[in-house]
Amino acid sequence: MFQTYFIKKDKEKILLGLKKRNFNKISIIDKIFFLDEKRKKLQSHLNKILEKENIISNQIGKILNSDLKNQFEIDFLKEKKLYLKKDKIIISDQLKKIIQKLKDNLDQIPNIPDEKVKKKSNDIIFQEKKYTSILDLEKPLPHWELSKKFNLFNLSLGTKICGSGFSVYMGKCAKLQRSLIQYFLDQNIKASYEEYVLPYLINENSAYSTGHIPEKKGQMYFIEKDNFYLIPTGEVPIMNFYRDKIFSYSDLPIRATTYTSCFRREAGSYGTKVRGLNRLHQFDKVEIIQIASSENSYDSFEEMILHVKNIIQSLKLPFRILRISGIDLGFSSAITYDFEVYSIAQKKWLEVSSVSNCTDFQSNRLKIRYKNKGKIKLCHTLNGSALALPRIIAVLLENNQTNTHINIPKVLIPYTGFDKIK
RNA sequence: GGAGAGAUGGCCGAGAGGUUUAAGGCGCACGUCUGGAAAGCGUGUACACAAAAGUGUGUCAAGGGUUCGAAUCCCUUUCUCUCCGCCA
Repeated sequence: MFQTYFIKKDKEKILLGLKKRNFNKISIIDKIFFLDEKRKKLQSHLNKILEKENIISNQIGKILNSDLKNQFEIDFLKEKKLYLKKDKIIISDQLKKIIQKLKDNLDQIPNIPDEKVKKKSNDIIFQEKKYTSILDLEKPLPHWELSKKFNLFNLSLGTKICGSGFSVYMGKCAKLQRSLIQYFLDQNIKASYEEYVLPYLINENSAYSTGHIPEKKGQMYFIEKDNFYLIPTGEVPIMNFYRDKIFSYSDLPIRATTYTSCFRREAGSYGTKVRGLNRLHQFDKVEIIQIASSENSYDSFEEMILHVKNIIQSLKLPFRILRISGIDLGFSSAITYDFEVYSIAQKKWLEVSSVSNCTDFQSNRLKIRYKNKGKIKLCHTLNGSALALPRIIAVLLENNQTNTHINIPKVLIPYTGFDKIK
């Protein structure tokens, strides 16, 4: 959510940015200006009424404390206040309504895409061509076939326990997942991200603050009895951990990482997209975030991109990095780079990480700020996956298969304790 | 889940209807003193909204209420602590 003064200051820039997103409800901008003017007038009016009320109350106090308790004067003042009270109720009621309307309208405006972001094309900005032809098999098997062969995971068991889109990992595959989590966390910690273990359930306020309500409400599981949502990503609890904080400039950037399960309803998904481990209602992910000053957030962004790149490279997977177009850009993000690994068996690119700079859009709701030379400014927030588990597992299995076994990447062997799955 | 006690600034803590100002301390920042430092001493020290500014308004967990006037009284909710129950 933007602050109105920002929209006023940079109206042209904002209109241009919204165009990139195919955002058509431009009239909202003028509506916001209108409502804001009205809000200011009502606010001033109300303040004046309150001031008068305070003055009268204090006058009464003074009279009662003096030796001459003039009842006539007190009654006169009380009556004067009665009129003010009536006005106050009317004005504050109007003000409340205007503020709510203003907020409803502001909530609808997404973040403005960065200059580099194009309207329609997802530009490939990096491609790792190594490791794309390491298999000499004629017909490499997709991971769901490999699973049958090597007893790796079981989706129908997940369905039995819960429903479709939930999987059960077994034996060495379970350990492979745990090893990857440990490996990712270790890499993140080494890059000075502080690790946290956080709640998987969040309240309404948290979901709103990161922009998942109202924008993505339908994607989240909701527990009615206690008014909790299941986290769709670790970004939500970890960002809310910092909600309402004011950092000093020298504390920034903040780097944090967390491993969580993620829960997504994925309503409307179908077909090969959801085959095997490609898309699940519950999956595991290691998340990284940074909180930066407005001047340095793009350095943080570059740093995160490089970090994720290094991890994927260490697993020796073919991958590419895409700069996401305005139309595909998430609501809170100004710029997003997606990392996709290539599945040789599925002949498909699968997204395993998405690194975004949300600039000050998210921090305005989160009220994460910093103080520099006495001035308080909104921080910039950044988030990314390092990395999402199921698709990494799928591609690791597929790209490292032979006729008789699956090889484990070298960097993981200290974690798994075995070098192949037979 | 039951019973009781609480929630006050960055932190500790007083304030228990009324002198338009939330005391005092700690911490922090600046100044002063010093060869340099510590200790002193002095000054400052929340956030939001409105205004060109002096300033005004709101915020004592949150939301309502009583009152001319609420941090203070009443109601509801949330959270914390203690005891009991249940429990990995």
